[in-house]
Amino acid sequence: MSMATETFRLHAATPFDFVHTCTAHGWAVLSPFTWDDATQRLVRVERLLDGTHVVLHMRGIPHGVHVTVESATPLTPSQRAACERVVRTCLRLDEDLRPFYARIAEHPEWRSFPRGGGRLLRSPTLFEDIVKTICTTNTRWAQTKRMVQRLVEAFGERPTFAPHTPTFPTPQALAQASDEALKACGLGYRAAAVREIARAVAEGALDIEAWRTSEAPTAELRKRLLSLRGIGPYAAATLLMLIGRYDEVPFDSIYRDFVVRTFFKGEPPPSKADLQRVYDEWGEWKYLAYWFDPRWKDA
DNA sequence: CAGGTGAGAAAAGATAGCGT
DNA sequence: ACGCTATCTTTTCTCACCTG
Repeated sequence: MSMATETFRLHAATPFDFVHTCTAHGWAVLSPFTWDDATQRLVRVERLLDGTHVVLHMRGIPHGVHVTVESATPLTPSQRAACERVVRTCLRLDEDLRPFYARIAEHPEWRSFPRGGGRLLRSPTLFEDIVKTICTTNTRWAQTKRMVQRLVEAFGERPTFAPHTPTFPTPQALAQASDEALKACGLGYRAAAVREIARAVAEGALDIEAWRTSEAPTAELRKRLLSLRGIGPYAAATLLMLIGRYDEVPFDSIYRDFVVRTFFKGEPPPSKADLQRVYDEWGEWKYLAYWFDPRWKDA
């Protein structure tokens, strides 16, 4: 079998920390991403819109990322541009967090926060992020990893030159999947939610990818997310973060425990509203202020 | 005693249903 | 329309209980 390789570098216009971006949350170990901690490299198999399969190997360089692309045949200019777009999207190279950095500069306890940190890795498409987020609900992380792994194994496409590493399934593939096949991936009741969304996207009835660049207010996007079956308040907040809106906080058991420990230690049980309020002063940066709160280390 | 089997419990949010 | 509560759902883990 033949294989072509080429490399390119991409740079962020504002401060950027590759390793921090990859390890800021669990996404880097959800298939088809893999993260090698020893070499600090991120790998991903990707299906480009024209159906081409590529393997992207990413490593950090000053202010950016070095990418090695493997493909069956040499890339055309448009395929190469597509690879660049995927990397820019996943690593949020175009996101400007300088206003957030200005905010944390006012707080001495944030002093050790790395310059260029604060980005959270995401998938090339919002569709993939939605499916993965649904797989995080009502379960624990180990099971989430298994669900996603099995979905990719069962419904992904395998590059001829790398048959052991499938791509993330397309909406079309998941829309056609049978209930039994989806449940065999360990999705349980989530199977119906995933297929419903996959079907709507595949049919063109639901243009979720536009939500990432939408100018709509966060409340409106939240409403749209909540209208999807399988997505409740927690999942909506997580997806807003993945879209790039940080003005909501993911109220789950982890959040509750952390906030009670950190802000209400030894006090009578606070109400949900009290707990939800504690990051209000951070405005549109609430999610990042919570997620990267320096007090996690003390807990 | 090694190796199944099976009932609960635990964990984690989504969601329907009620009151204000 | 908003804020709680109670209920629903699935998978895995735990531990007692059989069985050959």
